[in-house]
Amino acid sequence: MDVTGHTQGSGAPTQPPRRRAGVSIRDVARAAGVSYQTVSRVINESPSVAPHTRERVLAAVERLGFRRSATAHALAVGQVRTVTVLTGNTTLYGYASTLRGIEQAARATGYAVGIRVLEGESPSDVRAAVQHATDAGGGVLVIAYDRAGQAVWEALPEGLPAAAAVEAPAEVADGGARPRVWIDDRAAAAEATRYLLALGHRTVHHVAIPASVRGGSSPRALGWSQALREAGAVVPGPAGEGWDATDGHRAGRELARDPAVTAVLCGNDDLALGVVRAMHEAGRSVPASVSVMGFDDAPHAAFLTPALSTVRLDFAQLGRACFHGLLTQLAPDAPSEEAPPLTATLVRRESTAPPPP
Amino acid sequence: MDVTGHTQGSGAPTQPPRRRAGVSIRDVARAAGVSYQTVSRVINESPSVAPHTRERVLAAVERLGFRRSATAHALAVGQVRTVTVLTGNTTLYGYASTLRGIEQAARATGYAVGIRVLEGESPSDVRAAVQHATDAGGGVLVIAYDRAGQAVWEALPEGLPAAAAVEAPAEVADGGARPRVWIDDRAAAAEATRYLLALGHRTVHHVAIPASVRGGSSPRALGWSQALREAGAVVPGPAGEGWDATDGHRAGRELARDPAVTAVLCGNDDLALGVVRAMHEAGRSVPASVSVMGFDDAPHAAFLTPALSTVRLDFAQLGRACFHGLLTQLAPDAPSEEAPPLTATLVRRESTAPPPP
DNA sequence: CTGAAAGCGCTTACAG
DNA sequence: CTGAAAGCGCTTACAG
Repeated sequence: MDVTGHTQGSGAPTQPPRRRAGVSIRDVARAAGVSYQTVSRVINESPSVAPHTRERVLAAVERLGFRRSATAHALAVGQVRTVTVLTGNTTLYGYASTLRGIEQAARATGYAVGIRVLEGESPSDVRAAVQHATDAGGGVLVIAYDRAGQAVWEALPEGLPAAAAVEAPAEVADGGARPRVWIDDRAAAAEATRYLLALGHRTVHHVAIPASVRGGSSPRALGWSQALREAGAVVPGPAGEGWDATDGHRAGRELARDPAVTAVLCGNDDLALGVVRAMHEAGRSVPASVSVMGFDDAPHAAFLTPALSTVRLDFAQLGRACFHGLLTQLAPDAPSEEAPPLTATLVRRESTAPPPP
Repeated sequence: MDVTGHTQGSGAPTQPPRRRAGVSIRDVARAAGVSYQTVSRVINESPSVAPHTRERVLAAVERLGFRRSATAHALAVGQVRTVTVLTGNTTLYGYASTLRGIEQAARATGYAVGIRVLEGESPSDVRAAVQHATDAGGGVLVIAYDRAGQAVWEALPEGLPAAAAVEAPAEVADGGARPRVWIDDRAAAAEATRYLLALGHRTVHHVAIPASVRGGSSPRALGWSQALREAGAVVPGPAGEGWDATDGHRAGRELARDPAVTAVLCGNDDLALGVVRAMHEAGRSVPASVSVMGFDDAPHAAFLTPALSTVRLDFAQLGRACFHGLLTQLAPDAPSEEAPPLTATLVRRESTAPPPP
């Protein structure tokens, strides 16, 4: 079947208006019988305007449907109420949820949000992204869960208001000039690993998400190996890495071959989905023969069969916190939100169980 | 387990620069020994500039690191190279993919993209969204897959350059003033229904996504019932509706009770996920006892067990087409893309089979 | 409390 | 080919 779609309209292209049809501050002034400066005062809620005058102006504003030009305002004050988010991805669960949190917080605060996805991590890609963000004029938010994000975060020019959602704090303190927010993935992964160990598994294998620093390991992988070491269990070699179910499936195929593998902790739920599928194809049942655990608690995790045990992360909250980190720079006197703690919660469902006898 | 997260930085809030630190057109002019108008010509690639002059200016631009202020430019020309997308959701597969397509196309064309999610469909919500979009200054793109989207699409003021990705063309021709793009969901759903019927099912049940028009049916539901009618099969009553797995699960629980139900076509893959899960819980195996089919072919569909039969829709392409529909209004002389056809493809996997004997 | 002036950084006719 | 002037729509001191 191949059903084709459609495009309609644009028959008579609406004339691209050279000038905004809008009514300006001067039109309002004329209508209200005052100078346009007074109009400016009124719309900026200056206290020094006679009540009577204010009302006349407001009435004119209403009647004429005046809307202040955001760009003229921005040019005059030298700042725009905009944040632009730089991210390597918009559809993976963690990224999409963080973005959602940012957008929510921004909207609630009256900020517009721009979005730009990163093409890669090459110097020219990074330069283009930084330039775009700078051009936009407002603050910058980077979702730095991967190398591309990390690269632009580091390349941001000094003085540019910015904040980031990161995988983990940099190993080396970087002066802490700019706000960064994160969830303690590492501790969460260690906890998940301990949970699996407590179930009776001799060790736990790990399919990782790529690290955001070249040559490093993801904090989740770090927490996993650390927990293993602390428990005196052997730390298996890497079992593949990636972001999506296809990557998980590939890793799972390898893992399925080794009967010694009885538990695998995945760097995210999509990876886990692929691993579970591979196990199924190899005739190894989950959790009877192998336990598989995810990370993130994406919306579908609870509905899989077996329902996926995982670690729930509140990315939307992380996104909101990130926005507020930026807001303190953009508007130092804005009421700063009391940030709720960013928590990670172990969710036990059906995909994990004691190892086969 | 409750691992808390962190916020760091912002110790010494970088002084919010009242004025852009940047170098202006006049700085460049001074450095190059020309008037600033000439600089303007050079950066706008005006043909009437002496080669020698151009080079001097370009050198100064380079040396000083000049970047033209987007907002000043916008104010002067009365237009910004920005599109803002209005959408009711950013995380559901269809929406997120459409958004991705839009962003890609916009980035490739040098347009910035703003995003604003719709709070609801009440008059005040609609007004706020429209106002925001208007304020932004550029063109508007609405993802009108739901009622909120449809409502703002209809509320857009005349003269505002806009385009939409819709579920289906309006029943009534609306003059076709503005470009709209869509995939023929209805035909695709009919095809899927016929496929199920051809497998031997006496009829097919349907768990729908909400219609984008009040009191109407989604095109997918329309295609389904039409195919049933044409085949002379009975058209079952509604089996619930919604967007996500939770909704699908609820509908699936009802459906599972009725032994006459042997095939269910879902309005999207998340719904199907929930239905499959409900069937599993009720002890009805898929596809031996019931066939269930999704819609969209989201990334996880292929990795479920059983792998989900579905209809693949190219939302990213739809998003790109939508952007180009807007572009023809924003920049009438831009090279208009040859739009590849928007196709829907039936994907047969493991969740569908002939009915039990 | 309110007006007149200057400026934000750029573009667009208009002269020359 | 290049400069001087005016303007985009608003804000910000400065007078009064």
